[in-house]
Amino acid sequence: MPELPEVETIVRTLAPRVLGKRIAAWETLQPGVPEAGAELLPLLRNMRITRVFRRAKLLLICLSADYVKNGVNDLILAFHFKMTGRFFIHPKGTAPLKHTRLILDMDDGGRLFFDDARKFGYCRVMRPNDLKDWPFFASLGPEPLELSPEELAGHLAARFDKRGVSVKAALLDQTIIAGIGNIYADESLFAAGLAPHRPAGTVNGEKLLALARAVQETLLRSIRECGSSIRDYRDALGNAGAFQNSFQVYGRKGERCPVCKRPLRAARIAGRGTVYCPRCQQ
DNA sequence: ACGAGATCCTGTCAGC
DNA sequence: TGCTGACAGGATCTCG
Repeated sequence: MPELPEVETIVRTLAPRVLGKRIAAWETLQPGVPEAGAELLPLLRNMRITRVFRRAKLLLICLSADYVKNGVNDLILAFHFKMTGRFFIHPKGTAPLKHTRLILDMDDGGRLFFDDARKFGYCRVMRPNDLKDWPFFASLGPEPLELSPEELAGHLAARFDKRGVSVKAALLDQTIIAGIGNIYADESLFAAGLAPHRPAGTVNGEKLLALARAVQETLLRSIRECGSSIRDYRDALGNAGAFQNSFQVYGRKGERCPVCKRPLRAARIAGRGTVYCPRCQQ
């Protein structure tokens, strides 16, 4: 399930392979793809990929035309991978896979596949102004790695204040902080020694700073290890990540806490499977 | 206004 | 062996 570190890894493996390339052709293989901007797809032909970047869990690809066509000079492709979305670079001539939803052919013959078995993911074709007007994009909270620990703690303090919702639900709320999903919420809460069901509004002071540091360190460590591969995730070149080998609690229900050796407990919090240590996390 | 729960989807796995 | 049901979860929607 690509979260911030996984999407970041896809960007890092994708960018050097596609920057400067032109789109030679495009092909959609399922209805509803893209979910927005289908009428802009024909304009992609001959556009050059000028930038590949990440915002929250979104992969964004910027393209520019050599001249204005139909009043459009620049387009942005936005991909959200949700649970099982993938983004691959395949060699020339590769046939669509079972779950391929969109193919972009580049002028060097490389084929970009957007695959998604569970169909939760989506892509959108947008003009630059469409991106700004997209409510989901506009509502996203700050990037956790673009703030200092103190700034992040201060931001969380303001957003957690008087909130009765669990601290885990607050971490998953993309309008509070962008890019965290179930894996990194559980791992960060364990690292910070915070119980996931604790009301967000009761977390403050040193605990909040510890949480900010835990979020940043967990995300950075995962990025260094090219993300977590549970079952579906791969980077743009098909490689698995390694951070799943460093999980302290996620997916380890019933196993022993790495710190106090007592059994880890599972619960359903914020509608998500949650694993934590009832002794180490208060 | 806020929070909880249902919903979308399909591959995988446990249990019988 | 083959079937059934539970489960995975990001974001959105509905309901209380």
